[in-house]
Amino acid sequence: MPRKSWPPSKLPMPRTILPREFYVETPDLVAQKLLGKLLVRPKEGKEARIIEVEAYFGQNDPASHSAAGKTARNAVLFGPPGHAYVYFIYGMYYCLNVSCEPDGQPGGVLFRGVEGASGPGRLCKAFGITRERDNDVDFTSRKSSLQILDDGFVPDDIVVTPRIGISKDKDRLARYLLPHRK
DNA sequence: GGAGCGATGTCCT
DNA sequence: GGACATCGCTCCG
Repeated sequence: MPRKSWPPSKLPMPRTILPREFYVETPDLVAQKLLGKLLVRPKEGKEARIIEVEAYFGQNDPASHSAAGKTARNAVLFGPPGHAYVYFIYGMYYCLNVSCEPDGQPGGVLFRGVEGASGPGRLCKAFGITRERDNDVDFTSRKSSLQILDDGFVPDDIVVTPRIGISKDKDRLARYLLPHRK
């Protein structure tokens, strides 16, 4: 019988900003670790739990924006880990990622959903995220306008499926989500 | 409820 | 010029 993940006890757990080291790993590992963490806009009092993500690898991943090499648009993916990569898509939506892997190596995780906003475009709309405002923001800084916090939540289960909306490498299992709560 | 499709800007071949 | 890591609106059953 599965138990509720939180609270495991009555004791509150301090909220901490995820450090740079959290992101110095392959995108699939970072993606899974991000599930259950909190996406926060501190100044605007917006926050929501991350419930759906996708991993995009730097190499050997034709579906990734970094597959064709570094350009002005995707430069953040090649930079230091823990930074926001925001791109504009389909003429009307933004999508939010976080860079992974050591500085110089491409790779990232796409945020596909938080509680209350399902879908990468709607997530960005809910948080007011745009490329102009938020591209290259450092998620790990106390001063940043976007942060990712750990409040101690630990998921019971992680569901793995192929990624959504791509045309290449459709079968790769790189989408991770938390099962719907009862 | 599910398939189909138009909107619409930017990037890269 | 075509593709695109999307969404919401039609239409059809």
